[in-house]
Amino acid sequence: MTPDFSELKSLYPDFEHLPSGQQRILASALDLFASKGFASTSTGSIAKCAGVAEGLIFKHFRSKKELLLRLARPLVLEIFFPMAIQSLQKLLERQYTHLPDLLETLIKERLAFARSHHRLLRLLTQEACLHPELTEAVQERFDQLMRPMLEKQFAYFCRTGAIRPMRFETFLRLVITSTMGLVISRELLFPDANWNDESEIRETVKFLAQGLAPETVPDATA
Amino acid sequence: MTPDFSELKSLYPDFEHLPSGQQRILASALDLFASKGFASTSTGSIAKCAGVAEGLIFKHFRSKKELLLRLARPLVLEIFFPMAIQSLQKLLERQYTHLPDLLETLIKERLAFARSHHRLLRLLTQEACLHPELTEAVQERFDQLMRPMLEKQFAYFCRTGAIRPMRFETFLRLVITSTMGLVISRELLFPDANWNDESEIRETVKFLAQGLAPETVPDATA
Amino acid sequence: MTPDFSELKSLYPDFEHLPSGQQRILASALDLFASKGFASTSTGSIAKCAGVAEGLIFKHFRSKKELLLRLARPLVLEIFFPMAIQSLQKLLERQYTHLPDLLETLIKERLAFARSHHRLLRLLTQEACLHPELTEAVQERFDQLMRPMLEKQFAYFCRTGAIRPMRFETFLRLVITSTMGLVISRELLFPDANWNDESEIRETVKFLAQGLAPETVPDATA
Amino acid sequence: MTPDFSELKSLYPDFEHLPSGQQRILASALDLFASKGFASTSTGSIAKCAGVAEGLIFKHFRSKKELLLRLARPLVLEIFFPMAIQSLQKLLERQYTHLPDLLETLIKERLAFARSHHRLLRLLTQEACLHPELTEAVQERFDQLMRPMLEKQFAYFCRTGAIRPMRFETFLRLVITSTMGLVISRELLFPDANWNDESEIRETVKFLAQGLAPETVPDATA
DNA sequence: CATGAATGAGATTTCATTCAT
DNA sequence: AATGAATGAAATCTCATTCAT
Repeated sequence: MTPDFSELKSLYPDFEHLPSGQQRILASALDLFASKGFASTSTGSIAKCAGVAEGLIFKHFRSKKELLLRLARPLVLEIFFPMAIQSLQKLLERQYTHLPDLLETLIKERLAFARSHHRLLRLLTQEACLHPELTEAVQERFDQLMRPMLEKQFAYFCRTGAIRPMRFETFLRLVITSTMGLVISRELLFPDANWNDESEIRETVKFLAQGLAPETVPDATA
Repeated sequence: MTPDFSELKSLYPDFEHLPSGQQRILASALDLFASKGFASTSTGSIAKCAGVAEGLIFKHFRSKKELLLRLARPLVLEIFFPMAIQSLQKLLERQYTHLPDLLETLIKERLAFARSHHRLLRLLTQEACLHPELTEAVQERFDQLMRPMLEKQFAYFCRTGAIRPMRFETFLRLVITSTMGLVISRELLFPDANWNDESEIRETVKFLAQGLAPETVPDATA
Repeated sequence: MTPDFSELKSLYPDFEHLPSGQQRILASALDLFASKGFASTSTGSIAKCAGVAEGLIFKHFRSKKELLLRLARPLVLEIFFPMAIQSLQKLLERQYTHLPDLLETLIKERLAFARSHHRLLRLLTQEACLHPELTEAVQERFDQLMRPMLEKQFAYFCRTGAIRPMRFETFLRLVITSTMGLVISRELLFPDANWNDESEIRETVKFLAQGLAPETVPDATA
Repeated sequence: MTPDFSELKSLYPDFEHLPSGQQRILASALDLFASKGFASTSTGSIAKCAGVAEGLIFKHFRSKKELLLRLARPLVLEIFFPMAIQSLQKLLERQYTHLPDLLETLIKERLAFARSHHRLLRLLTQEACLHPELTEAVQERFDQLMRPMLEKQFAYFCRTGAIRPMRFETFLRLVITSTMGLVISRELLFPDANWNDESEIRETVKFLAQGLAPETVPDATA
């Protein structure tokens, strides 16, 4: 019933300067939206969980939907994305010469990010397709900011022969799928299984690197 | 507004013997739950879409939640799963000697299945984590029915050297992740992009086969 | 959930010749009306308890209200009352010379009657004031049939000096009140207390006889 | 349609400090529950009678049933009972030496109380057995608070010879029965008959006093 | 006689939102 | 900034009743 502020403190730069009611409302909403879904969370339950009057929600946010957007969209666009980009940029600025290094850094970073933004991730995976406003700017930004960097890396590794010729979109799909597959299995689906993270990451990196590599293996069955 | 019966007819063995009101309700509910989500679909809209009195819903299903469960759980447990198993069994009965053959059959079958049960798939991906009752028996059945078959194949390909030594769970995760990654991208996320299915399947099979293979490639970066 | 037929068998002369569905409906309705009240008993629950289709109720009874009336009014007017009158008539035909004898017979008869028609009594005490139709003919019949008999007895005992001068209505009220007070305490309010019936009846008779007697007692406090 | 606040104002100590909507809801509910019974009173009709939105009922009371309990239970336990006790205490503190005085005071007090709490009385007699929660604490409180006082008086009058030897429970039953018999006849069953209250009270007191007295009367039939 | 699908009105309850304080 | 009473629309669910079989 008492909300958890940690996630928001780390995401909103000036979260601590917001009036305390608003802080509590945002934190409670994140909690409840993530665990029960947006549509099955009532403003009443948010208020109760936040320990404020229900009316206060509508002083700060014009509607429940706006609360969702003001809660999640900045996180997605301003915070989630930039952070991802920042770290990726560092990652991708130096041209990796060894593909597995790139992959490992990528996976570890995503996994760490997901771990500290558990509820936000859950919220997004659940609500993204029902509320396209949440993510509508993502594609565009992705195309502007990340795609060029990734394309450059992709081109480089194609040239070096680390990646066999394929469409860039296919490459993206395979990398994202495998990365998110690990993240989601680890953090959302089976967080309580006993994972050997080091080993899983190593295997996934190897899997990706080999999977993307040219068919140097004469016959995979042999 | 008029619901689509095709999916249910193919999934429920005796769907056509149900009273017509119940048929219409089930079909409408599948439509609406899949497109707008369970929580944002009102029983009123289901009734209107089905062309029946709202009360009839509660004659046949004690509550909205029970409608969801009676709609989706049998599909998941009795139909979806057995069908998957049937085709997989045929697939896995003959011991494949060539891993890519196995993978290709697997992926094609899953993709075809997803294509013909679009709305059910959507419903499940959206509601599974909010209503654990929907899937709670899946794990158990999977362990009983599919795991042994897959383990046998896994062991075989390990012995032949097509798969490098790894935990069976890791193998499962990588295969499922890549397969479902393709399925979900293709059917749910970007159904309208212009896909070259043949090519994507071929690439994914190659990706998986190589990714799982032993490290015959001395150094993937060269 | 299986209804109890005993009460109705003893009250309806041809109950056993009714179609079995109707029997079961009447018995279930008596059960449920008595235990939960008319308004909070749904026709659905009656049907379930009776093990018949809900529609059958409306084949036999035009409405739920009619079921109540057809169930209870004959019991009140044709059965309850005549039986009461019959036994009272026997009781009152012979002019009692000893007031306590009259009172004792009266009380015992009422108590026995209440005991074998527990649920009917409960039903009537609960629904009488909300459904005046149930009892509207009672007053009239009482005035026609019983009042004269009782008035004769009252007049007699007034003359003999067993009853002090008072209004006949007051006499009635005191007798009925004390009699029903015992019946209701015994059968409805505290049926599970350990009663010594013989002794309670004796005390009540004495109480009534003395209470109605002339003020031969100079001062009750002494 | 406009509810009557008088009864509640006199029963709830801080009734006037409740928000006006709640006041109106309570008063309307008392009115309607008493006249039509709990089950046949809809929350819609309560709201209309109170002149408030139906939803407000559920802001203040979680359910219709809770409205009943919050309306009636405190009245029964905190108000009705204490008031009864207060007046009885005054009544019983001075040890009566003349039994009829005690009885007369008792009856008059009860009758006055019933007269000013007409609707509450009606509500209780109708709903008590369908909602045991309403009265479940009464027995206990009675045993704690009133029984000792009454036992003392009973013992006293047994000693003085005003009451003949009998079980205390029997005494209680006879007194309560006769008192409530008058109250209920007067206020609930035949409020419109033309009563001579003075005379009825006098007769009832005499009836009780004589009825409880020892068998000084050699033979009640003469 | 009996069934059970279907209805439609209405009951209870929820909920986002407004407003006076 | 915050409260809490109040609203009104809509959601879920109940129920007496009808009707075709």
